Amino acid sequence: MKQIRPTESELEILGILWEKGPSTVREVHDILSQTKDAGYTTTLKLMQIMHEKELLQRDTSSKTHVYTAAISQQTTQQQLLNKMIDTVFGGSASQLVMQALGQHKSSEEELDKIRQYLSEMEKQQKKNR
Amino acid sequence: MKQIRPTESELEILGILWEKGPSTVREVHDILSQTKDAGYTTTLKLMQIMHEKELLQRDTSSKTHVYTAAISQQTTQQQLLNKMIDTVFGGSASQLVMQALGQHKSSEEELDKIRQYLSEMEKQQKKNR
DNA sequence: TGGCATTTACGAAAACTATCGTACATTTGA
DNA sequence: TCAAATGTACGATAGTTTTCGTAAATGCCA
Repeated sequence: MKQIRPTESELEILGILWEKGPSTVREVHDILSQTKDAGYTTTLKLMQIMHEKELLQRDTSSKTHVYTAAISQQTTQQQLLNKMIDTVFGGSASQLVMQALGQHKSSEEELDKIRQYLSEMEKQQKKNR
Repeated sequence: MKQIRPTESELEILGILWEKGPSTVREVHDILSQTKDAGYTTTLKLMQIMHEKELLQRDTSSKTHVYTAAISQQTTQQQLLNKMIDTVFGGSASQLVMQALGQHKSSEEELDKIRQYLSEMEKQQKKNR
């Protein structure tokens, strides 16, 4: 599989596009500048480069270009997770899971989802015996 | 809290030191070069810079210096996780957890640990009502 | 002891990332 | 219509990261 290596800034932009869907530079920049301090042309340039790298697609049919994430959130998540598990968690996924549950205090609802998910996995496993 | 931002290469080195404990440049480099293609002096330089940044400590009492990670694995894990949850998982820790459990196929033993962990959290929660 | 192997120190280049100024094009509305 | 506002293109620069060559120091052992 092709390994993608978005930078920190690129991930911020991807995150916005994943959440908001297709957006203009202006829209992305407005959100970005709430937490970050950079000029408009900086965001523009970043997104243009991301387009060259094929991290973003764009529609240039109207004057104001519209950008879309060209790599899926799921795939990106998985690749970053795998790398993180390997380098920072010594290869143990469960170690990562427990660390994640520990601090970032999840809501009761979230914990329920995880329990459901676990018992679902359990069922599958029995079936495959 | 002081935010640390190890680079990708730095994380690889930290990972080795966390696992192996105090090590020489040679030891780190030998492991690193199994998966990566870089010269010995590159690894040396990296570790020297990491020492300047206070990511590593070193013992220079013998000719061959011995390096140790100066930041804890736990703290680093937590900071990287939090950032990742925010930017890549839209703020949802459970989303990350499920994605992690999904692919990186955990052993039955690992899943058990997680279940135990969850029911432990449950108990705590009831207590606090 | 003297020379080889290993290691550190250091500088510099290469590669990549982030930032912005400026020029030019397009749209809009007074 | 035409000036202001908005957008894109593009080059330049500064900063950071990664890479490595070379020189000097140190240790080992034949």
